[in-house]
Amino acid sequence: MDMLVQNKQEVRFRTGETIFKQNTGSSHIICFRKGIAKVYVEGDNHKNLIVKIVKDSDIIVSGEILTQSLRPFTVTAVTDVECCFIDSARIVELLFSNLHFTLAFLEKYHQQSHQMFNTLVMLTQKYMPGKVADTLLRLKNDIFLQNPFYIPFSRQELADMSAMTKESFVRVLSEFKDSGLVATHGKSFEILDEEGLVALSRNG
Amino acid sequence: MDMLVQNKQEVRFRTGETIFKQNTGSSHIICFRKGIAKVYVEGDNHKNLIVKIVKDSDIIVSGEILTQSLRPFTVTAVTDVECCFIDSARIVELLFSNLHFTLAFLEKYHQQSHQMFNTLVMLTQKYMPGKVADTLLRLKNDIFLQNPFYIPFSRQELADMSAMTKESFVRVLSEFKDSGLVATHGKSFEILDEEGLVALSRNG
DNA sequence: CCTCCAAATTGATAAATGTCAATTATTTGG
DNA sequence: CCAAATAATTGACATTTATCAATTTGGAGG
Repeated sequence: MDMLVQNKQEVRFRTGETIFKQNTGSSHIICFRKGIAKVYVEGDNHKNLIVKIVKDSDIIVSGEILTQSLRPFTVTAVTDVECCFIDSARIVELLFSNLHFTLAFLEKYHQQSHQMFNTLVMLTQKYMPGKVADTLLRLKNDIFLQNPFYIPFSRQELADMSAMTKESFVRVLSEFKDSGLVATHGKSFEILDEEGLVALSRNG
Repeated sequence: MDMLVQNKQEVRFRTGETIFKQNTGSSHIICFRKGIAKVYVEGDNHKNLIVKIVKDSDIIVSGEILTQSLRPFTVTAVTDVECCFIDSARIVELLFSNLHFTLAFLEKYHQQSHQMFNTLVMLTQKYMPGKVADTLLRLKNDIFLQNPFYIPFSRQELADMSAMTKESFVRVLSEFKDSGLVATHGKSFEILDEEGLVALSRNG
């Protein structure tokens, strides 16, 4: 651990800055201290798919440390972000020397891919109301952890998390407001009927 | 390695048999010797999503070895299958004792999730012709490795790989045949214009 | 070789989603 | 505080995809 801390580089990014870019080689692991970032895939047709939201104490790990392959996603700061870059050579050293670290690393990596797996399966199997419900629940329960909550995301970004167009997202959101499931003003959201959203999410 | 081989259990499955079931605890890694199996997620609404095709020399690794969580997918034999079950306790022992093994394991795991990641992103970003083109190319280039090739899958299963209904899959396939992109009779497929399919896959 | 059953295909139609344009907030910079 | 730019919302419509029903094909078992 000491070794890690000694070799970290602290970096700050402002809202909108790219932390790193799809198809770039990566020699570092990124450890988030503060702020929110989005991990997304840039499609050919100007469609982005946000696969993960990162916040403090999250880590961007990918096996690329070992295999030298390119990262298949871009990471961009959604708010101002503070994070550490840790040289992957250090990680490899630790993998070689510290078994507890190796296991923790594997576990973290597994958690990440498991979560991404669930997200993406969800996105291929549900209709729009299910996807919107899911996105809203995830924001409340996994990211912001409070009920009236403020999101730094645009509607376009919410749509990119749900694999649909912003217009469709807004339309479904309006229906949810009419049905009394959620309330919003601007970027403040409040979940009014979590049961109802969960039910929608299950049915598709 | 000796340790692994000593502790393996050889198992055979017949076409259609379940190798293991979604939401089951798993204490073993499975190593495929012969035959083809499908890894899929069973949705609520009777919709299955095939996330991966497994063949000889593939391994079903998941981080569950360490974390005791449940596997989020089912694996079923598509042809007769021979495989080995390896106790995960052995894997953990090896992780502790053999660094080369640890790295190889991480790399394998990374390869797997990377591939699944690409598949699922593809499925959320393309229209039907792109998805069908992609599925056909993947079958030829990643699974069967020859050009006129025979697939043990039903049309329903091909559709489940492409996240669409069997009717839609068949319809798109018919168009491809009319355009001279592919030829099929029954379960034999031949890619006639790979360029054309690649182009379709890119455009969506 | 025939029969029966399941799979595959096709067609007609409905539902879901995306696109484009117009309008209404909302934010930003001076 | 205002103007201009940007984001959000709504509507009309086109496209894509799913659903349901009908028909055809192909294969297994007698």
